[in-house]
Amino acid sequence: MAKKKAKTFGQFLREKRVEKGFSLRKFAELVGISPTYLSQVEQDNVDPPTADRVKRMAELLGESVDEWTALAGRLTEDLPEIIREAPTAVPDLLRAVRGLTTDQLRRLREDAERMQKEGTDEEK
Amino acid sequence: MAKKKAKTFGQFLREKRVEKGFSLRKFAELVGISPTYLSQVEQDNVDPPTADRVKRMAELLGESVDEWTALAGRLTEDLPEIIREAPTAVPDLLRAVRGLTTDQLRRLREDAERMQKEGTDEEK
DNA sequence: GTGCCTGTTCAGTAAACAGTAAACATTTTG
DNA sequence: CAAAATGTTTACTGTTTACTGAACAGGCAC
Repeated sequence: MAKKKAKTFGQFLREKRVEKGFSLRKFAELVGISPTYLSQVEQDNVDPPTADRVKRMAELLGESVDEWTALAGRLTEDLPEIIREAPTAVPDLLRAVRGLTTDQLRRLREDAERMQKEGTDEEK
Repeated sequence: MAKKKAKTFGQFLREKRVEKGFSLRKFAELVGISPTYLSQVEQDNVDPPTADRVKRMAELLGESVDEWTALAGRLTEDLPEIIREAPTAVPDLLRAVRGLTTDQLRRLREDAERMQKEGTDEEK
């Protein structure tokens, strides 16, 4: 099994932007940042942008928002809310799933979806 | 069923600190912050402290670190890592569990723990 | 060869964050 | 009543974050 290359956010961004045929200035304009800044980001000379800009970038390039956000060292914005809505049970769950495979995580998600369908609880 | 009072971080902190008999100055010293700042925090005149200070406070007062951290509008520090380790599967799971009851979340956690025991995957 | 693209570099900045020091008024203790 | 301890207010401060503007070098088009 080939090891995944641990590319940086900047490297990934440049690769995909060029692939899609955007010039640096053009793409910067679409995202709503200065070309200067985009250049620095792609060279990893500065930290990746905020979560919302990363999201716009991923969307413009047809990439996974969650993956790019993680690569940027940030969190997609709905996740903190979800955690805070159940401030002990969700963290406990997260710690319990640490290290599980993608398949195992998918099975848990399916269980969760099933629970949703069964009603929030038994409704009498 | 009585509705839980939506106390602020500051109100909670003051309540528990006084309950344990710490003076403001004494407690500030234990936490490693200035009395000035602690006073402001307890009056909600400023944002709650960083996650690590919130953690110290909760520990000193025998309260739940996760709950207090959430109340402070922050995230316990290990959670972002856990999410980024599986940057699509874990966010997907989180969105799927949103709105589940504490009991349902507990059942999922137990499933997860069982999966851990069964080995990370079948190991041939 | 001068215009016009390309990306890059340097220097700087506005706003937010996470606090602190000093002085103060009030209550408690000896 | 004097001393000590309580919490509060005002006015800052240093640091980090997330960027921007101006100027510049190199390639390509005509």
